[in-house]
This record gives sequence, C-alpha cells and structure tokens, in this order.
Amino acid sequence: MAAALELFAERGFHGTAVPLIAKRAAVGAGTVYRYFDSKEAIVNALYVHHKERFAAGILGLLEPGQSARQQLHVLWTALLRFVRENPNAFKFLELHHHGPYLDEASLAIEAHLADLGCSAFEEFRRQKVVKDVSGEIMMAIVQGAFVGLIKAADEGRIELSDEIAELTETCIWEAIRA
Amino acid sequence: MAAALELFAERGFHGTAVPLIAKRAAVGAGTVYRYFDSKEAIVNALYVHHKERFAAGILGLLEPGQSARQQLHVLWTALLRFVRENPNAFKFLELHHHGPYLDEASLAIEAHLADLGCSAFEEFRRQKVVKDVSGEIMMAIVQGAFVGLIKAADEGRIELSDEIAELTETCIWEAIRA
DNA sequence: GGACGCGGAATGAATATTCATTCCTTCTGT
DNA sequence: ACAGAAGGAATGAATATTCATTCCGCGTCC
Repeated sequence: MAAALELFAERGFHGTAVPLIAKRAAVGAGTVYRYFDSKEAIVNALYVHHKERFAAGILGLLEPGQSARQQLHVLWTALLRFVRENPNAFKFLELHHHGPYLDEASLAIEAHLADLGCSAFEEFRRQKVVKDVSGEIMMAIVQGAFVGLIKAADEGRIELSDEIAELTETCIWEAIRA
Repeated sequence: MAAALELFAERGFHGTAVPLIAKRAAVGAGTVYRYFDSKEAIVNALYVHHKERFAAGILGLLEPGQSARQQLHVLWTALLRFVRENPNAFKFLELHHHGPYLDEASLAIEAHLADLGCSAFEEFRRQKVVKDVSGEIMMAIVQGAFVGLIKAADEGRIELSDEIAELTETCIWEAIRA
C-alpha cells in the first residue's frame, strides 16, 4: 500500500501500472493479487484508509466548545500537520477526489466528511460569527485556498513555514468572518 | 480537439484512449494522426490553445489604472465568465496543470501566466492596499478558493449564481485586503 | 485521372490479471 | 532431535485485453 500510495500520488490512477507497484514494493506481480482483488480495490483501500486517517487527524483535535476563530486555528494547524506528516497521502486524496473508480464506501466517507465540515460552518453562521454564506461555500473557499497553498508549495512557488501558515490562516479567517 | 477536450476534462490524459477521441469526433482513428503527431501532441495543443484563450479572456479585461478592489472584481467576473462559457476548458486546464506530458511550450505559458498574476499582487502589496504577503501566496489563495468553488459547483454542492459570485468575491477581497 | 485525405482494420507494445510452480515455515511421527 | 510431509504465501512467466500508432484500400475533389 505504501508503494501504491507513492505511485498513485505521483502519477495518478491510470498512470500507474500494477507491475510497477509490485516492483516498487519489491514483490512479485502476482503477490499484489493475493491481497487485492483488482487495481481498483487498491485505490479504494488506500482512499478509505487515508481519508479515515485524515478525518481522525482533524476531527480528533476540534473541540465543539471553542470559538469559530479558535476552531479555524486548530483546523488550519491540523491540516498543515497532516500534509507535512503525510504529503503523499494528501496528494493522493486530492488527486483521486471523486474519481470514477471510487466505490460506494469511498464516496460515502468523502461525502460524510464534507457534510461534517458544512454543518460546522452552518453552526457558526447561525451564531453570526461568520458571514451569512452557506456552509458549502465557506468550505469550498477554505478548503480550496488550503489546497491552492499546498499545490503552490509542491511546485516550489512558496515555502510553507509556520509564519506563512499563520499569515494564511489570518487571510482565511478574514475571508469568512462576519 | 473539441472531442479530446471533453474526454480529457472528464477522464484525464491517461484515462482517455485515442480511438475513443476519434469515435467521439466521428472520425477514423487514423485521421487523428493526420493532424497530430501523438497523443501528447493533442494534450499540448489543447493546453496551449485554451490557456491562451483563458489568458486573453482575463488579461484583456484588466486595466492597470484601476484599484485593487476593482481589479479583483474584474478578475473574479472574468474567471467566472470563462468557466461558464468554457466549462470543459477550465476543467481540462485544472486537471492537466503541471502534468508530466506537458512540453516546454505548455509549461512556459503556464509559468508566464503565474508570473503575471504574482507581479500584479506584488504591486498591490507595495501600494499597501493588500496584506503584506507575497504575491505567490495571495495568488495561491485566490486561485485555490476559486477552483474550490468551481469544483463544489461541479459536484452539485453549490450553485454559482451571480449573487454567490458577489458574495464569494467579497470573501476573497477580505482575505487579501490590508 | 490523379493526388490527397479519410476510415478503420491491422500491428505491436503495454497492461491487468491468472496460474503452475517454487520456496519457506511449521507441524508430525519416530 | 530430526527427516519429511503439508500448507500457504510468493513468484514471474503466460494470457487476454487494451491502447497508441501505422498502413492501405477507397472515395472525393480538382
């Protein structure tokens, strides 16, 4: 799975050959099929696994009692931490988001996480601490901006230091705050 | 090229078979190779063509004299217009951004556009009308947020009406303004 | 009538998947 | 304690399919 994660993150689903995964894993091609039914099964196993790790890494830190500003700080820090600790997992999840080869389980966990995010934003909206904008939109902006920053870092256009994390967090807070 | 654009936008480069492009174009497989040397040549032709259209659609409207706030408005409106008028082109450009099959010319135009955006933001930074944050970062945020919104709209999570365009534009302005 | 462009079957490389075989570990019987 | 059989995991060559690319007969326009 580690070998597949690297390759899928770098080259995408269709761009990576199963024998290549086997080679990178220092394993025979047939061995792969002892553990996975098909190439699609590999992608879906990876997707569910790392999406759950991602969810755990984020949701585990958020505490419902805190203010919107505080929760955004925790979210932003947790997101950045996840990316720093699992760069390939993040790239993989981003690249294979909503792919046509994802099965029910993968799509379900994807939708579930999105819903959680939305309702959190909706709650803050009701409290009038953020703008009067739908949760879906706020989430699209926050998540989109984060992904944009990660991609820029990946391409070497920017460096994701702690100061920059703080700066960008402020930007995003000002984007959504009431 | 229209057929290839649709398929590449939906399924990506490796996920699209050349004979399928030919079929969608209602053309023989061999005919494709009368106009393009290879599959890579198709992707690159599409990339350069639509990136230029994109650049023209954006840069043609921006006027140097205007305020940062006004220019953001023009940019945001132009971006949205481009997406509405060329949804597949936008998806294609986004999906194939920085792909390993892109040639010099494609990467050059990509880098050039990015540089233009950066220096615009840097200029506003010098004028102190936006935050004291590098142009690269501001661009990553603005572009990332926009892409996030488009993806959300694509997945049917939100609808990109004019009112929402205005709302989100405000969000992004507040993200970057000083 | 001839040159050119077209279609789509043909080709060969690549790819996902399978399978007969090997190899290693772990039991069993003495 | 040890030879040997058994079970199951690993292997990588073989298979079947798909794909990018080529080729050639056919129609079309000047």
